[in-house]
Amino acid sequence: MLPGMTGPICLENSRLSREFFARPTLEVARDLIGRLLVRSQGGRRRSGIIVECEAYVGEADTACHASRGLTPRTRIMYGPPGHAYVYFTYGMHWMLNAVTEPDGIPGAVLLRALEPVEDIDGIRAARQGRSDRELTSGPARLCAAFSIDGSLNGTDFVLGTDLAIEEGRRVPRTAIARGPRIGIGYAAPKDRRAPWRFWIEGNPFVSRGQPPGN
DNA sequence: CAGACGATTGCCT
DNA sequence: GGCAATCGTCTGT
Repeated sequence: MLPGMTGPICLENSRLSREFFARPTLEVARDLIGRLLVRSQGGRRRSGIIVECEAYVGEADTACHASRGLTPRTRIMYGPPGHAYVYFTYGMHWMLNAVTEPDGIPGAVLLRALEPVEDIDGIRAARQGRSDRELTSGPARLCAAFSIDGSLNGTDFVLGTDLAIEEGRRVPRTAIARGPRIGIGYAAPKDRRAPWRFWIEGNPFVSRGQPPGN
């Protein structure tokens, strides 16, 4: 158990359903806080509690990749809910999203930080030289820690074998903070200001990014 | 087809 | 605190 862990986890192996993801993106984002992301590989499970995420809400959201419409990259976001949208950025980093909304309507939740739970040694091995705090406290860090790359783009969280999101830990509504999203200075002011980032207040594994100014 | 830039990170001063 | 890394995606010619 890592220092800073905030509570027990119910490992009942119950995956979230298709219907969970087929809802408005903001509701899904808020409800993903406290859930368990599971990466299965070679018969082993690496997992972590989702402690920070952000909603990207369709074509009208200028921070969302879907604001430029349906392209080869955004195809998965337009598809059925409950699938992984994995994309490459800054020439070196992978990002993991969960697709939301009914089939045909684009939306996704970016997973920004996890609290490591299962196979912490495997996670450390994938993040050599990093402190425990730095293992999964950022969207690219958690992908590196869980060996997630473009080969997992489009895989299914509900029925797939590589990735799953399970029930995890119940987090009281009052423990969830919200505020502007990080790293979207390119977006319109209304979208820069929108409080669509969610995190567990005080959790030590939340990322250190700074939200954009107005 | 050239050019700009990114839902970030880690190293440096 | 500043800034380089590094390449896929998208835009406009």
